[in-house]
Amino acid sequence: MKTENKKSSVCNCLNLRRASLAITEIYDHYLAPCQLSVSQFSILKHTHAMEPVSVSELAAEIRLDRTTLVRNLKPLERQGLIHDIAPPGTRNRQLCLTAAGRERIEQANAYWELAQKRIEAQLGQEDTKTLQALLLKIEVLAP
Amino acid sequence: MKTENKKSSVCNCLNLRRASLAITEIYDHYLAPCQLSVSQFSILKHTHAMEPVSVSELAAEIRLDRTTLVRNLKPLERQGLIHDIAPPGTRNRQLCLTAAGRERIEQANAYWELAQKRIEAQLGQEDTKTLQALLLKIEVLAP
DNA sequence: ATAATAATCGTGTATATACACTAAAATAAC
DNA sequence: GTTATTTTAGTGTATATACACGATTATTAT
Repeated sequence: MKTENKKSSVCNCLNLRRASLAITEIYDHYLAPCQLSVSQFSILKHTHAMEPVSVSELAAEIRLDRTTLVRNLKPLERQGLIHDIAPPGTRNRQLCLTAAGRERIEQANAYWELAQKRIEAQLGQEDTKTLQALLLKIEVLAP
Repeated sequence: MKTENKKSSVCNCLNLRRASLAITEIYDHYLAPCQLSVSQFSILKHTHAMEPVSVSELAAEIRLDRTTLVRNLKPLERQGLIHDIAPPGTRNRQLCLTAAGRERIEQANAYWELAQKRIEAQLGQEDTKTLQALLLKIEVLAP
């Protein structure tokens, strides 16, 4: 990922994928001290905002495939950051943060803000908004 | 991936990742008749343009992690679309398309163009360019 | 020519992603 | 209350992604 002379491809998809990998790399590095990827951080944040929440609801809100989320939850449960308080024998999971999970978010938030500022400093307020609007336009296209 | 009421997150990274997943889904569906993902199509196209090419060169051009590319090449080699013509005992691989690979690109190109047009029809010429420029700005930030 | 250095490549491991499929629970119809 | 339907969840499989590490080839210095 260390090539110079970067230039756009003609492929809109490839350009977006490259930018996504790049920004993910940036956020991941900022969050590394907390041992969280940006994807994991996102799951924690959304869980925090919606708890207790089912897998399906959470997936819909994050806009991840449900089965992807099922796998992504595993490391977070293993680390004791998220747990399920649904009584056994029921189908709806009720995912909640643990105390450790809440602590971790607190720490990670500070690093996340640094990453946010880094990006916005680079793009400027105006371009950041423009980008956001364009990305949403694309997202809406997906089935 | 079928949520309505989509709205932007405050997180620039998440927004980009969502858009990337969405556009990848779109291109993948367009390319499905050719049994290629957009990622695989991209590898084929770049190989075609650079052959014979080493793994490192190719990774740098596509801007994928080299070890990621090593794995991604496997299915394409298995399908007989790409092969390595480097003499045994040497270190530099010389990746080339096979005849089947060239054929496949030809087919896939038509579908890819449909996807391109779909996106550009939705965004318009102007916004497409704007988006491209902003994405490049982000890509350049990565280490 | 040999030793030191650099470039190139692959694997182990872990997470991320999604489609096809199955299974179980919850709800609705009757 | 039982049956039918819908909702919810998980697994098998395959690709995608990248870091840490090791190994081999190529190049450079001496």
